[in-house]
Amino acid sequence: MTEKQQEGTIFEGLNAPQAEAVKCLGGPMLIVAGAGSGKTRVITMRIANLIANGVSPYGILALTFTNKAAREMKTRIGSIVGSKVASHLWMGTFHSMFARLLRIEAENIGMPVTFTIYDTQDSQTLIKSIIKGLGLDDKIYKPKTVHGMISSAKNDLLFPADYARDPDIAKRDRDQMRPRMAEIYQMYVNECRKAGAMDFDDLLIHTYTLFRNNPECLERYQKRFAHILVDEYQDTNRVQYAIVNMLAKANRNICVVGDDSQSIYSFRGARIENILNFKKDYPDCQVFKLEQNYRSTQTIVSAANSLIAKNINRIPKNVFSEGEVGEKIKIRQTNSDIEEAKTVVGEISYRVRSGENPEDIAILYRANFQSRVLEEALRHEGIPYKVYGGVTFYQRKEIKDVLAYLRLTVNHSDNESFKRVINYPKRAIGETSVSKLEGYANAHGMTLWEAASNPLVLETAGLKGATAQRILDFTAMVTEFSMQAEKVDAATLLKGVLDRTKIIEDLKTDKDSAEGEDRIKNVEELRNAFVTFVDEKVEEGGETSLSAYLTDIALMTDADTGNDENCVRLMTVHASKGLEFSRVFIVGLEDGLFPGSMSILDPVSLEEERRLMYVALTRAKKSLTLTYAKERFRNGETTMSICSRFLKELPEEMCDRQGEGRTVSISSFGPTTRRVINTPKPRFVPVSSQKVAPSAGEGTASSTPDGEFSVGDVVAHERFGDGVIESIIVDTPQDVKLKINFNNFGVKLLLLRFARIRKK
DNA sequence: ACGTGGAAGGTTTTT
DNA sequence: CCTTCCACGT
Repeated sequence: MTEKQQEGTIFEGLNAPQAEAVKCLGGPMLIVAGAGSGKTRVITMRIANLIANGVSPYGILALTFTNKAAREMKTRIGSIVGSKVASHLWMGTFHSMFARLLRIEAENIGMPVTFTIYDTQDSQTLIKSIIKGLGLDDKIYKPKTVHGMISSAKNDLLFPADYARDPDIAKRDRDQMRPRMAEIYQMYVNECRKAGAMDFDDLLIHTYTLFRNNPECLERYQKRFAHILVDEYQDTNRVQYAIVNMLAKANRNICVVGDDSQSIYSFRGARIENILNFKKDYPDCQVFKLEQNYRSTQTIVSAANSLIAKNINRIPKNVFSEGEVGEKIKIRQTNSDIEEAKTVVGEISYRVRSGENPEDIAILYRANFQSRVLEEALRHEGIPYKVYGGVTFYQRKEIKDVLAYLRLTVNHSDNESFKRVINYPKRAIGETSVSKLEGYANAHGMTLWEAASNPLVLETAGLKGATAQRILDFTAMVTEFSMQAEKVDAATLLKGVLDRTKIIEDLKTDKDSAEGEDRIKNVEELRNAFVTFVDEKVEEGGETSLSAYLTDIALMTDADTGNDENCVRLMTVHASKGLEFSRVFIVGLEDGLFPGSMSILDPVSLEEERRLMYVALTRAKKSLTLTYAKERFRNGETTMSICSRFLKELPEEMCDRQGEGRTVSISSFGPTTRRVINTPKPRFVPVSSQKVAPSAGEGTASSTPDGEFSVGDVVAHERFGDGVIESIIVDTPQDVKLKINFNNFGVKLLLLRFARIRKK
């Protein structure tokens, strides 16, 4: 392709602000990209343009939100500049790009090149054993909570020493009855290092410390990455921010792209401030605003706009669509989650039968557990579907077991993998033996492997005779795997491991159950994946080492696996970020679910929920259907709920509301129609007066309408402990808030109908 | 050492 | 509802 032709391809069909952004070859840039504004196109074309202007692809670091997005963009860039050239780009998620970098620089951070990546489950098991080792109660030090706290500390660049030193944190931990958090954090970090392992957060933390402690190394990468692009900048956290800005410091060719209205990851440390303050960080930056939405109908865009307008903290922008007005947004009430599923699937079935592609349809929900009823309904109707998220393929027990062998093969220090497979399949090395081994190893600063592979150590640890021999046989076997790994490719090695360990045979013992059958199939599928991996890598000359593949696997999400098949897509709203579908169904729009009950209390997280809703709405190109159920089955019990406050924030004239509390058919599609019998009053008032002021009509009272609680009462809350009711605020009789001053948690505003409190 | 059954406990969102 | 934990029997 000649340069002229390239130019033509690159700028063809771009609107003015898009073209401006693509044309810009350097300096700090902020691209504020509204939903559906062709952001991906701008990024890909800008990179193509940089290359066309002589920038080496080696010198471009592009950080995206998913690996799949990166792969697609790379392909598109490749089609312009040539796939060989594009293959040299460093383009992928923060986690995978820095995992790659850390493998190269492993020596400089004192980690083995074959370091293991611990997933959430590995981290939590490790934390659990630390807690047990300290003799602490894991009901108070819940591994999940502790891990969450460590993770947020890391994302906030709080190292164990900082953590231990911080008086506010110490106070918080003491108040939460967890005074030894700092100690656990430190031990966890030590254990990971000893095991040659990194958790997800460490991939960022170690990159940060590498650059901070090693100016020579930082300088090398500053020189190398002449251009840095960060997509979804609104969802970067402190470490990511720090790394990007360190790298960009020398050249200042930093281009960040994002939309503050779509910041939805604060629970994992994302700071919307990063994008809001970019102009302060780089006062000379150029700002590009992409405001024309090419994805959705005018109705969808304006409905989403009026929803997000309820948020206060925003970069002002005017997203608009010049597409057709389109159909109204359908809002449907159903009696139960099952009926909701039938309604949605009924319409999908109708659409598919009239020739629409299942893959153009998505069902979005707030939480993964909601997929079950939908799956059942879809299966019942015989509609092909694919669920994204939840337990992914690589998290399945049987897969993790097999992978643990491989992880241990490349990294003998990986204690979590060691414990996972030392007695799997059963080889008569029981719990007592393992804890003897572990006790000895911990006391002497050894890894489990070091202890297990040395006959003398086994003897001193009190492991003798047949048991000791079985342990030695195990380490000898894995050592053989390691030697094989030097000679053969990953797929062949895997086959050897499966044969030798007899894992498949073991799985066959409970083949009778459908589940057992699935497990065997999954392992077979894993083998296929390895074969494909080897073929692909050999073809494109990529990194074929087993540890590189294990890294890929560890950082793989569901979105990255199989984009194939013509299926209806089911996923959480979080997982839908960056995607688009002709028809979108959003289910479970109930207060307490979406927005979630955790967020209702607090205005800041409520704004994030609203952004999440905004993301959900703006996934749709042509049609949107929003549903809620009056009762829902959850954790073995049925709960009643009212419709989401977000539904009230959508402009009346853009909505088609049927069956909301009236005696009409709920669904206009298919045979699933049922009747609402005698529903008492609409819980939800579909009038335009709803548009504003959620707090209209607010008043205080001395006691709750039902008379159960009064101001001054001492109450006990499940989570917050004891407190005193300071005031009672009555919006409507269904909407009563209690202002409670808790002894240990301060003043909280709780909704009466959700608050789990009792009088003392 | 290991399988079993019953009880208890847990629920957002993800790299 | 589903997973995990513990006590008990073999």
